Amino acid sequence: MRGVDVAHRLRGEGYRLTPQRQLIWDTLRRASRHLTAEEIHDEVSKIVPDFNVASVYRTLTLLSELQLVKEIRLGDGKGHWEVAHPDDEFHLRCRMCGSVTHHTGGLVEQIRVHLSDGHGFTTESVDLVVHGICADCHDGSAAHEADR
Amino acid sequence: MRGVDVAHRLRGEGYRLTPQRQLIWDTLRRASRHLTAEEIHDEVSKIVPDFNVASVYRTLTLLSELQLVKEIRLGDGKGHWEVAHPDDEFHLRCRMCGSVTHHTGGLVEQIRVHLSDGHGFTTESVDLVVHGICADCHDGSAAHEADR
DNA sequence: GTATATGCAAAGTCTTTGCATCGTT
DNA sequence: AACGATGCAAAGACTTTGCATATAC
Repeated sequence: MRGVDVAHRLRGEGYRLTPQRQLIWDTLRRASRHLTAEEIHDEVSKIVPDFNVASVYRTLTLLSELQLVKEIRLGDGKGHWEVAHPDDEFHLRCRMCGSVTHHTGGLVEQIRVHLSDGHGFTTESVDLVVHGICADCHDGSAAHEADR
Repeated sequence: MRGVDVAHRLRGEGYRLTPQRQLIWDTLRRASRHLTAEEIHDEVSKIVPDFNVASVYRTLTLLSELQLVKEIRLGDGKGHWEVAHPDDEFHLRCRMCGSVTHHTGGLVEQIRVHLSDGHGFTTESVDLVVHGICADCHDGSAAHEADR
């Protein structure tokens, strides 16, 4: 992570580094959230006026083939994108505030080992999104929707 | 699983049991795979000639609100549906043969506990799909890739 | 200079919705 | 008989694709 050199990765595979691609990458790197194609488009459009959504999709597809970015589905019907991170991270989504945070902690590795040892299943990737209520929304708000 | 009485569940909530709804339910109960809306439509159409996909979607939405069925996203852009099962099950998807199997084993419960204890996150639902190679495709020789 | 990327517009998928009619309760 | 459910068609939301032009190398 840290200093991934997109330019080098792209050119190394015979692709070109265009301003649009660089800007999409920069936008994802800077983002604190998981952006949709449209959000990326809006952001880059501030700099490239005629920027087109189709280019966002084409670039995201390319970058994901190079394993530089990753798409996650959060259950709202749209794709959300982030800079690729180690595979043993997953997402916690709070249904109150809508926040999506990363979580690491060996759980994914545990799954991997468990499946391999006991069931001969070789894990390639783990799509794990946990929906629930985050700590903040828990104590911060007695008056929210469900107390259960 | 067990004898869930759709008729009763529906009527109990003020909904009607129509032949279409019953057939959709039966189709899901009998299915060995996770069906798409279109597959359900095709199946029920054998019996109800003018059956419409819109009704499939409307019924699936209703049944999922009643927690009788559940949608899973397997990464192919379509929704796949199954009869609802205990929440601590998840799916293993083989990228060779395309099979999707259920897996139970306390892992989801572990996640739940881990997040609750250490991070104050209350889990409501866990979306977990593990992609990889199943045992069969592993030892059954490497020539499966072409099918699907 | 040449092949790749882009913008634009149109098409594709999957899913949802409006409305008149049908059918369960 | 009443009101929810269905069929049909059209619209929606998100994503992909064809093609002429622009541009990175």
